[in-house]
Amino acid sequence: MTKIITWNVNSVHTRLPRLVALLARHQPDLVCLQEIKTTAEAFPASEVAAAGYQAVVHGQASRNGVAVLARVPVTDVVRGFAGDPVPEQARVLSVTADGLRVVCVYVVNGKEVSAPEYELKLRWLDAFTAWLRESHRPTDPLIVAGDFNITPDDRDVYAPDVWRGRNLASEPERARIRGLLDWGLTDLGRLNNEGPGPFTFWDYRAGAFHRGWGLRIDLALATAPVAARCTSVTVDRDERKPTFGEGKPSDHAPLIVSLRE
DNA sequence: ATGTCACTTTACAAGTGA
Repeated sequence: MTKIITWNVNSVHTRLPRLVALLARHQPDLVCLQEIKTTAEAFPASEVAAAGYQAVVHGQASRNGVAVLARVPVTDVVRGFAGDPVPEQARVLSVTADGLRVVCVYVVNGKEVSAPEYELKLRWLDAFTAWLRESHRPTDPLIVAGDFNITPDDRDVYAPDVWRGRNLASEPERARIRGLLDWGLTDLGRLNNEGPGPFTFWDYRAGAFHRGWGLRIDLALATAPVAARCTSVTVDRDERKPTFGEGKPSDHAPLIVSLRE
């Protein structure tokens, strides 16, 4: 297992041509997808299989939904997590591949700090962290990858002064990320990269991409044995360009993690 | 910050969530 990609596709149906092209372009061993916005029954499994990948899906109609695509054998599939305050929302999917435990995650967005959704986001993060700590060990080979909907610190925001205290950049959210790191996870995107960025998300509105208004909210967090194997972490920024490939882009770009054998 | 996108409904526009 040498290459893992995480990508919030914002509808796997709409993004299918670009997803198939991504698989051909990067030849990843495993892909974590978020916001597939469909059920397991409706997932385009045959198209993905034609590209050489098995699809493991934790789906939900219309909203949320996560999936793992793998060209290597996958075992011990777990959908969701014990203690989830909103188990009807499909946000977490865990698999084991080539001795590595992979947790694909789509964190609650939170909307804005004054919203009830923000309180849910913090509660959800606490429950997720508690489950992770109870069910895993920091000495195990583990990677938690996905859309965290949190910028870990000011280096992850194009305009920290504008964003300070707001949803995606507020201190309580960032404290939850630090909680995961304190337990024993390393932010692979910050290995040998002091930033700013690289950003992984640009809002569709206001021409954010062309103005450089990006955020780093898609993360790969890993335990020490995995971090020691990490050789590179890159963002496929081209994938966010409206003129790149077939169809429209997602508002997120894929994050590509390479590991030594 | 807001020049969009994808989804749904009782659908040919408007609301929701991101």
